[in-house]
Amino acid sequence: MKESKYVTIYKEWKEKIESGQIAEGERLPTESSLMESYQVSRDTVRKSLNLLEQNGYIQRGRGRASLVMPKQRYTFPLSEIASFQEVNKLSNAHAETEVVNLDILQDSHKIKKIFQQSVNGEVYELIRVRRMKDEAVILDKDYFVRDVVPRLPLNECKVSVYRYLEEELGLQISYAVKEITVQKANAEDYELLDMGDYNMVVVVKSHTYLENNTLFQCTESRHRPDKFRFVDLAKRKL
Amino acid sequence: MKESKYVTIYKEWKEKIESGQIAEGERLPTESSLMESYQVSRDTVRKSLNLLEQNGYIQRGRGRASLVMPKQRYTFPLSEIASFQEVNKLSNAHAETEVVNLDILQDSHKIKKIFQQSVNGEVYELIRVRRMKDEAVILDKDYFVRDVVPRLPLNECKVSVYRYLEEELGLQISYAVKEITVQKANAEDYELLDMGDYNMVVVVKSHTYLENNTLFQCTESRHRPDKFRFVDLAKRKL
DNA sequence: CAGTGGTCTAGACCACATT
DNA sequence: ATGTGGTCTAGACCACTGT
Repeated sequence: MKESKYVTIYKEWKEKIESGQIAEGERLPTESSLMESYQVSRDTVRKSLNLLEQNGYIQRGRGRASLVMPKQRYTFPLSEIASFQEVNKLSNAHAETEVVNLDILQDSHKIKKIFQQSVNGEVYELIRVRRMKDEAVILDKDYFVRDVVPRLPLNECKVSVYRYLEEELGLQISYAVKEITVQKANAEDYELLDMGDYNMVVVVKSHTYLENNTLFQCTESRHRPDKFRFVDLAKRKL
Repeated sequence: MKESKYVTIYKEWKEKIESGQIAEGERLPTESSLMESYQVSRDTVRKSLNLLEQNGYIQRGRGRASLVMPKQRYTFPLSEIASFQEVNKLSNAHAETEVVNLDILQDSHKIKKIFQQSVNGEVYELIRVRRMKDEAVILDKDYFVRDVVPRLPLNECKVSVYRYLEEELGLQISYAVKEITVQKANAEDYELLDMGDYNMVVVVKSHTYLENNTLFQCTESRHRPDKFRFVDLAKRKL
């Protein structure tokens, strides 16, 4: 499946903006000049600009060329489906991952409780601890449906599970529903994390769905409060 | 300025989905039948469907009609620019608002510190406490640039400031940048909120911008941890 | 005023889902 | 095989921005 023209154009300008080739506050070329340079129709150009706008890179308006937004406004560590590796890259913080446990769960009652809905077959349980500067600050508990992920090599868990799922298994991840709450730390948190003085954790629960709308993963990510930060760009809803 | 056709169609179907006239898991009419019933071009129909998809109401895919998503996935209490009143309505919880203080700040140094950037002129400072079931659980500190909001009637603060800004002043709110962190509670939190056993608060800081890209408001919303919940729909980024 | 983006139309081809 | 949505094109009119 070839990449669409408008995605190509989008990526090109996204890159230019991210790399700072176009300073914030600068204007993009007009739609007509973009049509000219790429030899495409206006609709195609506008689709690219739509993507740039939706992802917070530019702001558009009648009668004026698109404006490049300040960088801060499009670096969302968590509002997209981002794995720890990606967040890590953005924050420049050296971090390490330790696999605590990799197991297979068969008790359908227990599985249903974790996923908060019934799931066919077995699931992998992957528990990992994330370390920053030698402090254990994040506890990740991932659960994968084995009907979709039949094998989960241990060495892939140490790097990026998402990379393995998308590139090796060819899974098309579509969207995830995430919920953030703050809870009292439990025994497991105290055992596996360096909690220091803190007695609470930030809990990010997420359910991840494929293109064909099937639930295939859920995650519970428990953060020490000082190591948690979420940035979001909220647009006025129609 | 008349409302566009595609926005009208979008709102109509959004309403149908929210009210449950179309059950989750059901399919929408096909694009061609929508063109037929509204007597519009395909592009117009597709713009409406784009909006529905972006806001998490439907899921689309090649070769099949759009699918209505489960309700849970589009009730985001905080991922849009939602005022307390709107969130309140969704959560069915009876809540009250008490205005603690309404003041005008003139010290440009102090203002700059609050906004984290320089701002022209004076700003309103509005401090409110939100009560649920007679417990003070949220502390809201709003700051409005007086160049944009010259007057801020006290009685409007008790209801919805956003309603006043949009309907009375005709301001076009465009987007907001929000940041969520968890911090130790300070003296003010203990004084104004019923903190109970808790010693931390969830801090939501947001900067709100108008259509013309000017910063006109910033807010610091401090929540007791048990009364904080954030739900988000994350799409795979291109 | 000219230029720009916002909306709308009509028609075309393709890839994929369903049957 | 048919129908569906995904992409692309070409042309049109209007509302707003900037000068």
